Amino acid sequence: MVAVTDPESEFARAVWLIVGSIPPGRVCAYGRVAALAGYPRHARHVGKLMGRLPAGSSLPWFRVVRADGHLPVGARQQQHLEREGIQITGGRVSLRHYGWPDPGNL
DNA sequence: GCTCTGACGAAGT
DNA sequence: AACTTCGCCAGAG
Repeated sequence: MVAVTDPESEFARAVWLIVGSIPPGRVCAYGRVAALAGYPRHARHVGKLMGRLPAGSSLPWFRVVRADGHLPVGARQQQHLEREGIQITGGRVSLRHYGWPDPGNL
């Protein structure tokens, strides 16, 4: 039995696949990624996996944000997002950038 | 086993 | 609109 937080787990594979397919200019919540991966209510484990990513990873981890749009104070994540045209005001991502993979369910 | 913790989330105040 | 509480699931001690 491989733990879901293990990089070799199906959960981890699914999460990476999903995160890697988030297009520039869009963001996705942890909980949403978990649900898409087939594991609802596992938002925190997505976070745990992001934390384990190697420094040189090509995965756009910075496009995964909290559901309420709030970012950690002083996060370099903010610079990456703004560079892609994602608007950040008052330390949180504008909700209009959500809606991946279905822009219609905002 | 039990408690604490966490790149979280939703509901209540 | 800011803050608190509670629910969530696994891993660590």
